[in-house]
Amino acid sequence: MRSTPTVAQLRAFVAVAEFQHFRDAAASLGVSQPTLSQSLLTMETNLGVQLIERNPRKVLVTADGQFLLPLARAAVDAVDAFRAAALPDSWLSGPLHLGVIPTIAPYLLPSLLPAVHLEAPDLQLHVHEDQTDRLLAGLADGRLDVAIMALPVSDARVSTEPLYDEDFVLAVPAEHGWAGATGILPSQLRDEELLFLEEGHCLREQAVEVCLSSGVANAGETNARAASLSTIVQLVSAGLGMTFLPDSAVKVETRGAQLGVARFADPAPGRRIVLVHRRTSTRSEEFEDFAEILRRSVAVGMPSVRRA
Amino acid sequence: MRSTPTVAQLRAFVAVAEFQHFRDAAASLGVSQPTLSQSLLTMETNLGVQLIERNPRKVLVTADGQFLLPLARAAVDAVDAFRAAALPDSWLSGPLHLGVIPTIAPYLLPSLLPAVHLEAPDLQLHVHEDQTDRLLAGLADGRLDVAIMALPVSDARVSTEPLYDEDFVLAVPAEHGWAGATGILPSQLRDEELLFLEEGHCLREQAVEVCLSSGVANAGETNARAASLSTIVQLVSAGLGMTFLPDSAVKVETRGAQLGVARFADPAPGRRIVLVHRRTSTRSEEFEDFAEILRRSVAVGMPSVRRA
DNA sequence: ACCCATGATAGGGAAACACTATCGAATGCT
DNA sequence: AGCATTCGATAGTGTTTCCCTATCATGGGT
Repeated sequence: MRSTPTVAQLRAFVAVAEFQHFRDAAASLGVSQPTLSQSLLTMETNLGVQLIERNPRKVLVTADGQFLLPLARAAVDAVDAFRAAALPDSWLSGPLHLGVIPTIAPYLLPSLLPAVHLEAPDLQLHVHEDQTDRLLAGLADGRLDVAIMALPVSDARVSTEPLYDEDFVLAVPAEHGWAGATGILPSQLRDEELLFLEEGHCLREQAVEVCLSSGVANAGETNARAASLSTIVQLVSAGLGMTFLPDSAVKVETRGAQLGVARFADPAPGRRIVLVHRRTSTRSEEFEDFAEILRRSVAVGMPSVRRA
Repeated sequence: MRSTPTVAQLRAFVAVAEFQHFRDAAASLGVSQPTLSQSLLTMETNLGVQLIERNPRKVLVTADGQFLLPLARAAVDAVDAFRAAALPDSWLSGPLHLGVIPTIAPYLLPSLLPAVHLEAPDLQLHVHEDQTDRLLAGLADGRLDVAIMALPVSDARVSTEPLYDEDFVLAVPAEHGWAGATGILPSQLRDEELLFLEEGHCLREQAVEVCLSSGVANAGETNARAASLSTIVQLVSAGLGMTFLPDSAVKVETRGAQLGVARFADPAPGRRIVLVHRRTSTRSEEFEDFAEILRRSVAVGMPSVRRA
């Protein structure tokens, strides 16, 4: 009892005060909401001071909390400064060539780039957008250091670090009966016109797989050959059919488009996104830190996905 | 791996750098030496930097360590500042009346007072030196807040918080054959002239008890009526007999005296020193903090005792 | 009146912690 | 030389803490 606060507890306080929201704050720290609640509560109990006032609809910092917040921030910053100074100078610095598959890049990068700039300012990030097999080739011959792609990755030369999981949803024409629907079963796709990305996109393979394993025949035999999700979404809103979208793309792609969204019944089909690097890389530990930065930026920037 | 350092690890680094000695540093933090070693080693491993150079006979701070030490100190201080500011203002502040029995006070206070001044600067300590029963009376009627004494304490109105354990040793004339001896058995006291403190000192009761339970008859029936250990030590060095000393008194009392010391065989007789306060006190938690300050100051100031 | 969002709570499995006991190396004493 | 001592590292173990998933309670919005 009355023990000194831990760094995690101080971070919890600072984050909650910043976000005024437990769930977001927890995501930004890479922990679950109950863990954050308990960290904060433990510290408040130990110190005998209430720092945060929890109204069921609103979170706000008490007067004591306002007074203590700069001190907590200073403590956290001091610890971080120590860590930053102690890590070798080459840690997360210099050029890093990052590959990203096309069905992730446009939606992930807007939250990813600022986070990397903030947490690893010495990292010069070079982003290469390409399909899975070409990214793996790039890793193999050294043009890339790391890559973000979807499982499955069948290449024994690389190892993977989980980042997040996301569901697939269906993008349908706005006037389609399924717009806004939930609980759709894959087998119901049998009678629908389906559009797919062109060959080579892993998302296409996965969507086709979902269809085939649900008894939907002829999947993927359409003539549409869209090269990007943006293009295919245009086709959908023109009423030519429906398509699979990863959840993380919904927000951007439905913006200003005549588009409806239908959700699958649990367990919804989906995909796991991972960070990949050469198994033999000497920087594996560094890449674990990088993955953690990604996970945290994803947790706040794309709240519809599940942190791995 | 590569996790951020904990406060305990930072404290470990600072303490080792300060003391240049693992054991002392561990004592100052109130942990065991292996615990300290591991804390430091874990942090060094996580950060990938060696902070401390361990030569088997000497401990010194590496160049990296020298550079990082101020940062670590700043981090620890920031956390402590937060804690100090967060605890209620009345915490460990204001007047505190502390009773201490006479066979402890002269040896404990020199290390105790600076430590309290350092760790609880707002505490105005009033020390009352007196015998056990009068201290208990003082606690009961409110003249005292806490007291330091030896077990057993047979008073249901108070509760006790362990501080440390210490052995008894025998102070003998310098020319006595037992000077410097170890492995003495209490039963060997049968043929020796024993001196005791006057009635009312708990140390007297305990010494007599040791003798009686070892079959040494007539113990305590001598005519000497010494009122303090300093006095009795004078009698011993004059060759009038031998006496029991608590281990913590040996260093001071043998200074400049014609005195030899003999140690008992394991398990040596001894006593447990505790902090006592009214069971009904509203400040019990505060006193636990106070006890912890005492334990730490004892661990560095009186290394011959065993922290409880 | 229903539903959704939010934070608190319960319970369990895993990881970290801190202790005791012991070791190996190096020094200093006789 | 030889022996005892001192110091930090290591082994092994039991406990605590941590953090997750699942669920609950409560209040506002529709």
